[in-house]
Amino acid sequence: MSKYSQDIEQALALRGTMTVAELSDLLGVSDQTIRRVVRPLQEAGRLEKVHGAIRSMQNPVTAPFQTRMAHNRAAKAAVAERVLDLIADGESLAIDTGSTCGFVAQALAVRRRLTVVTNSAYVASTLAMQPGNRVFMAGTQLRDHDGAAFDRAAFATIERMQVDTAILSVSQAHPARGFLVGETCEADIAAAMSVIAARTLLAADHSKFIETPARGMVALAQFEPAPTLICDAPLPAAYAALVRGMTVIA
Amino acid sequence: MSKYSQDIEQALALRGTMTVAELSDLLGVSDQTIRRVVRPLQEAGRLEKVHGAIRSMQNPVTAPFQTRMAHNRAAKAAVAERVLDLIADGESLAIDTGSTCGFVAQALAVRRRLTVVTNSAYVASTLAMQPGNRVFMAGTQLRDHDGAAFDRAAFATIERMQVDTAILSVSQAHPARGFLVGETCEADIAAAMSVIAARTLLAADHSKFIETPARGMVALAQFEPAPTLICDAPLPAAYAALVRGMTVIA
DNA sequence: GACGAAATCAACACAAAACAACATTTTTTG
DNA sequence: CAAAAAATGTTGTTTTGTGTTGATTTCGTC
Repeated sequence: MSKYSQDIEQALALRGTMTVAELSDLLGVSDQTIRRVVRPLQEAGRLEKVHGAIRSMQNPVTAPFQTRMAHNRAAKAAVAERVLDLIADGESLAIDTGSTCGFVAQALAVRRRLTVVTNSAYVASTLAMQPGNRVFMAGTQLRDHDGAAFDRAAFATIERMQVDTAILSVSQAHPARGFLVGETCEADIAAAMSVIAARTLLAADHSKFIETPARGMVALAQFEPAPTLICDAPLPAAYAALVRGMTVIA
Repeated sequence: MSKYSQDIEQALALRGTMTVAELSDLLGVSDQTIRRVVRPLQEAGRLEKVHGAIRSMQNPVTAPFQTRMAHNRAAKAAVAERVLDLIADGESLAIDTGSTCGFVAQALAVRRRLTVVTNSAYVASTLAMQPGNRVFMAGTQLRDHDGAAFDRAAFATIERMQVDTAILSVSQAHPARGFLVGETCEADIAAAMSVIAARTLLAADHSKFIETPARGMVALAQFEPAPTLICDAPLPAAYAALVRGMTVIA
């Protein structure tokens, strides 16, 4: 059991088969190390090795949400810890869906007596387990890849409430277009949550600040008052204008 | 149990793996101290240690429920496997709360195109992750220890649907009083799910069939038609009368 | 069946991590 | 307030893991 074995299994479960060279490149170690790590895994029957390729024996489909949770984990965990610092025991929160918010929910397990409204079944399930929390699941029909609801009942539940803080995630940031998410309904939920909250936190790790042109994404509406942006690294200079007026924690 | 152990577990649950150096840096103590704190945690099976890394044993995606599902794990998993055999791809299901149903939900991850209605946020979250499933979360306000909903919206959602199979869990079985659960609201949800289902499965591992007098528990209503009882071991003779007319799989 | 390219394996040198023993500090307790 | 106990840091040693080099095997092609 090496420290790389989990990464290797993860990567293989995703792509089915990979070469030793691809893996050594991915993990930044030599091919020899990959072979040494792979041998015991092969002997344990967890993966299959042929000349030129390593094949996963596991069921090849890992759910997309879990995949996203595993991707860029360190950065998201860092953001989640910074968010945690801003939340006190007893606060009321609105939390949207998105993998970063999944980490935030985990980190919030150390807080007590939280009141939470969320449209993500994962966030709801995570926080409801904590005795003393009050959790409201907004929505009925769940989207299949991440267990989030965007139906009318979701909006109705959110709009009935009033919270201290909304914690929202973004899929990408664009210097000119602002903060973007993949679907219109996600932007609508974000807006609804922001409206009922006294303050809004935007959680975005540094990987969201790449400057590739965003295609087919939806911009979040302007927030009022200006939100607090939480990142795990300093922002590129190109975003200075975008975050003018916002509090930035990085 | 050192004062650092909680911090260490917390940090690891979030990140998955960390090195000793990272932890000593995070907590501001020497690497040797980290090792000393980690050793008992490792022996208790809470962490895994390999050369160069410490790994959290609790799969962070499913950690919270797993701790409460740890009790009688093997038996519940065995029941879940038997339930799985009775469910085909494409079926529609109503699943109630309860730790046995948590295992059933995990087992059902291998099925495809399921339509599921449940009042457990954990079950909803687990099954919604599977692409191709349609999942409905019944209810809004979640109970704090298990993330299950019993409000009016929960009943309304369930009653609007029609499913092939209801999968219900029981807390205890009593030769005379029948199948029991802890709260009236749990019995009500069970009844509502049974009504909308063409057949009803009762999942109960052998530990539910102890003959201690049940105090302050609520009996489930009679099911029509007779349910199928799924257990992981043959039933004690005292229950022969109770299960007369039922299909029993053990 | 021989050839070349790519992949694998084996052995060595080196670096990083883990460990053990001792010194030091902090906390507890009478 | 002092002695004892516990916890932490430091140092040096041992163990483990890693990269490099070069030999060997496998695979596709002619």
